[in-house]
Amino acid sequence: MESMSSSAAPTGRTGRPPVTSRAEILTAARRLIDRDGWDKLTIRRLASELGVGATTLYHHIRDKEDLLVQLLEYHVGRLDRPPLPDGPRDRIVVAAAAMHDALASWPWAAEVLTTDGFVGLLDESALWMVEGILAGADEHGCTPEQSVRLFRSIWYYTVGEILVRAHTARRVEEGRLPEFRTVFDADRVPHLAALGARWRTLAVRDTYPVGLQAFVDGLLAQADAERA
Amino acid sequence: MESMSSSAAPTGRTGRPPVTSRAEILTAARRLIDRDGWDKLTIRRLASELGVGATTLYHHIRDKEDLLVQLLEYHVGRLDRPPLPDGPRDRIVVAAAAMHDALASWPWAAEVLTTDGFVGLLDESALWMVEGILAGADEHGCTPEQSVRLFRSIWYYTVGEILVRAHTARRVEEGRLPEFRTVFDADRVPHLAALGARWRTLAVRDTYPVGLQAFVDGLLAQADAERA
DNA sequence: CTGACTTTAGGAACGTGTTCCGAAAGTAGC
DNA sequence: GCTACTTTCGGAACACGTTCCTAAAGTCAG
Repeated sequence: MESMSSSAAPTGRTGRPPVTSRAEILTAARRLIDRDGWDKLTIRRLASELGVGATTLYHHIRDKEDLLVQLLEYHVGRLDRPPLPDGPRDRIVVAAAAMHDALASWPWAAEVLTTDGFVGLLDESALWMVEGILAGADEHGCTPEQSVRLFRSIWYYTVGEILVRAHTARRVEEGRLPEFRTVFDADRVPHLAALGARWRTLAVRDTYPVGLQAFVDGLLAQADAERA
Repeated sequence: MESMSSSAAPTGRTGRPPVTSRAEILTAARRLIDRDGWDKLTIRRLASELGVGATTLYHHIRDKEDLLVQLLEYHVGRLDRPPLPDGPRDRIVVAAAAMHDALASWPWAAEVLTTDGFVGLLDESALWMVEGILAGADEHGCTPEQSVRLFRSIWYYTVGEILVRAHTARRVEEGRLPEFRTVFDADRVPHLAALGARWRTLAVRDTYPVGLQAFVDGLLAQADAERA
């Protein structure tokens, strides 16, 4: 609100001077999140944090999603970078797992994530995860097409796990997990019926990392076969 | 909540008679969707379709998500069932692809989908997709743990592709696809920089089915190795 | 100084899902 | 018939993201 050093400037700017800016909005959003928590970030709250009308924000940001996209970069940029192992396969797996964890710790994955978005948005200091996957694919001998397909496949797998888990966790937290059937008709769906109630207790925990390794191996083998 | 038959009287019911029921709400929702389209389903619209106050619905459904979960069964149950090929790998791939397509044609995947939800919710006539995957895994020799892990992995991959694609499509339709960077620092992210603008044009179309085959092969190979 | 022009501000309003709470409408016992 | 109890109804209200539209506040030309 203060320190508007524009009175003496001979700028060609015309019109009413802005009372805030996109940069100020982002800073205030980060401050609000760090202080009150992720779920307290609403447009009206953010506006009053800035001492500004809610509508005013919409002259500097397109909508809330636009804001969230910027906050993703802020969040991912602050994460630590683990060392990437040697060997194409392990490098891909570790980089992908880091990407997974980065997204898992971000509440608004569902609102924002697009493959191109993630890759095209982040600052280079945070893109080592994508780079690690591409480097591993290249080291293995993948073509550019195969590398991109590999990344996209990992991306889908990762986003799916993030969203399903986040959604399930939210329902559990709210005590809203419905009691779904665990008894099935053995004639029509025998394998499902054989699993029955065991379904819910089996292999929930390690599905992502174990599946990721199998996925990467399968994709690399497929790439080899394609080039043969 | 139902049939509080404390006495042997013909009607033990007391209190004001309900003006609608959960079943009527679901029927009206389907009618509304079939007539006016998916995006026209709102709580207030649905209530006025029934000639009822909006609040009244909340005495029969928990919230909108509860309603959507029921509608998923309706939608999936109406789909055609393709023949499943022989051989564990192909059967898994075809069944998974059918599951994928079923979800891709359903607008509210992001709001509702949980692994257990999908499996535990559907009627047996619609569970042939899950059964096909489990049958293929079993035929291949997977343990129950491995079968469930395989299904979950495929599920994550599928849900991720559905949501990312739906989200991207929505942004394109609204003309809101931001112009993300396609030029990267060749020193810090050389492989990404080498791809550059080609990123967006490469291998978008066939990522899911091709990746799915590689994924299934990798998971089955991993299961073999585990049991060796 | 005055009037035209340009740019931003933000109150009011809309539609959304959802909750609070008093009113309404039935049954059961006296 | 009256009272108590039980169950459902639904208007009013809330917080949310978002849009419309008018007022405000600056620059610039005369």
